[in-house]
Amino acid sequence: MPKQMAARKKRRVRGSSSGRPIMALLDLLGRRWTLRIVWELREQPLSSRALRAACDDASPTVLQARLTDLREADLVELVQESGYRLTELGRELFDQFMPLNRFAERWSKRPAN
Amino acid sequence: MPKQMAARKKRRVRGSSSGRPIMALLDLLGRRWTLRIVWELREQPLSSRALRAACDDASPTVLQARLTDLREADLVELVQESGYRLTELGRELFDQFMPLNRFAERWSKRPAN
DNA sequence: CTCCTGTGCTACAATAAACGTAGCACACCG
DNA sequence: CGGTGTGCTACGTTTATTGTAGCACAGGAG
Repeated sequence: MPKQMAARKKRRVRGSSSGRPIMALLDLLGRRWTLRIVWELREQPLSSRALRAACDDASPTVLQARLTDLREADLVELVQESGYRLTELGRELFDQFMPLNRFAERWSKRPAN
Repeated sequence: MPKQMAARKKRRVRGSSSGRPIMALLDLLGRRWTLRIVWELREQPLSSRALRAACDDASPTVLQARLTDLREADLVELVQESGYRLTELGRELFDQFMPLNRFAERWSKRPAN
């Protein structure tokens, strides 16, 4: 058993013990690349390398770590002959973020700063 | 000028040069504690120390950094005699996340894993 | 069979970010 | 004056992320 796996296994989602699921979710989504991955998988499944390319060639180390997190959270799944894709639950989550796109447009056009 | 400030000044939001505002926004929200801060400010303004308490006593170093980020993004503002609070833009952002609470409840009740 | 390509995934050293503790300067109020 | 609260920073340690390289495996072509 690789030691990296053992280390990850012991890691819990922060706030998961607080009884406030929103905290656990915010912590998961607050890890780097997590939101981005969900975003990039919105249209079609992507292979691990295609996903990496979509994410500005982020380090495969983090991507694999995040994919593991997301798979354990049942938001992403790995399908043979197809690659990584959002689960039904993951798609529901993404649907919450859809409006974020339009918000981002307005936000980027805010006057000066 | 403190060197920490100089370092922060040079920092850009990742993806902000890609012409895709959503990337910049996802990057900003993907930094640790950012989503949590927005969440904790949803009801009323909080002083810097009250906010820290609300965020499980996170290190003031990161919180200040995030507050600076959020203030530069016009999502949070510091008001005299009142503390940190969401701007109008920040509130719009939060409104996108409201449904996330209900989603988090369902998500936490998913069968095994 | 061998060679080539693509997959998911990992090792490992280097860098950057986050943490924890302590403390500053300032303001207010007794 | 002393006490308390504010926003905010220094700094040494720990943790997370990065970048480069590479593994084992599974097809397909020659």
